[in-house]
Amino acid sequence: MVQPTIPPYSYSGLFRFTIRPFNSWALALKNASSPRKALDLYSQMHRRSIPFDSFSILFMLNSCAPLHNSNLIAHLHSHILKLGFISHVYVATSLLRAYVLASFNYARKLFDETPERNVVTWNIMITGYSRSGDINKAHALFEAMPLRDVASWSAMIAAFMNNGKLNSGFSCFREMVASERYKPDQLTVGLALGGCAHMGSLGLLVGKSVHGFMVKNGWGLDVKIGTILVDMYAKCGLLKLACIVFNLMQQRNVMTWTALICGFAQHGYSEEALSFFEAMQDIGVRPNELTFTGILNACAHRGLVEEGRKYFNMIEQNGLEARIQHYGCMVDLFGKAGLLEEAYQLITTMKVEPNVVIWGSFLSGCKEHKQFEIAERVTKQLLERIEPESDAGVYSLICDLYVLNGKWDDAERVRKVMVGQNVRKVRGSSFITRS
DNA sequence: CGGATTGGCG
Repeated sequence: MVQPTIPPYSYSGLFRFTIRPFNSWALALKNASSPRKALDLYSQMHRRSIPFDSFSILFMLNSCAPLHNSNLIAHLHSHILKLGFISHVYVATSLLRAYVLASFNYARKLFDETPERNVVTWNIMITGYSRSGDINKAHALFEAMPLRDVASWSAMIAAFMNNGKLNSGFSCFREMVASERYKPDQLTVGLALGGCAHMGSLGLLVGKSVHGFMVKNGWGLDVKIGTILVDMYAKCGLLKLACIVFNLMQQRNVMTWTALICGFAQHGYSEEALSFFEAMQDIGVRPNELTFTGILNACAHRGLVEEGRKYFNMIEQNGLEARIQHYGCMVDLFGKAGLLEEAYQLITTMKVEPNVVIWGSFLSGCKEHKQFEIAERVTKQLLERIEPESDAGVYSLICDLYVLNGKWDDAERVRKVMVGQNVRKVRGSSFITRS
């Protein structure tokens, strides 16, 4: 007997028989290059009285979700209610996700008030609790949900990993494998291996067993899987194994090369990283933004100023945009080389707003090379702009610089602000123990 | 003619 195929609109009788003329505006919203552009289209649709269908409102939600603007989402929410699309499962889940990103309290309210929950909504809420740092609530939700799928497990593993509970993340992964009801996919395994990269030698142990799982289940070394493995081994410092996996792969893409390059750069093998980069270009693989981060890191590590300049210029030559990390590497490189004027020039002319990382490397360059004049030039405006409680490192750098320069009064003044705000310098740790 | 929700990013 022939089974009837369930039409995609069968979840709600409301939409099954509605006549839906093709809406090219929806496509435009989907392909909107930026949230700004999407908003522009949205208001144009209002002005020209273009009717909204479920697609246009859905794409609108997705395009604007990265803005994290709860007012905007609330506006779209009321529009959705007005159109009656709140009973549309896809629209409703997208709305929930947008709320999770913008304002988790609203999302929680919406979730609590909506009786129609499904796996996807539960999964979204797990991520929501994870993002707000409430790992216990996330886990409770995971335990309480009536039905799970691979995404639920991934969400839970990611929640543990992102909240520094690496061991719990691994046990969750093991539990998933042991249950034999759910098969980890590339994303799940990627999460597990990503956690390994932050655990040093212990991570390597787990990583190898995850690798074993992949082999046992007959996962071939395709580009994605191979790249994940290269990345894990490289990050753990097992560069030889990273190379072995790399060589075993039949096909490689930019990310494969980038994983190798970043790994070597990160562990101080700058020359190797640079020669991999040349080899990559020789066979015609175009670098991306992350590749350049690795390369510039390699240069900063060895103090290769000339090469650094050359590679930095190559970013735009490759049709890419210099990101804040690239500027950070350059400031670090210039700062370590004592070229503080050049570093300052770069900071003032760069297209993105400098962050504390940038100012931090700049000031430590000043400290190392005793360049107090130029440090003082930026300190004054910097003190007005940054928050003492969030940028403790920069504050103590400023303090150090004043002390080294013999400006005790200024040092005392900055110190008082720090004490008043109860600023403590966060100590570095080789183990992730974020709480 | 045609399009669609979740898990994670460096």
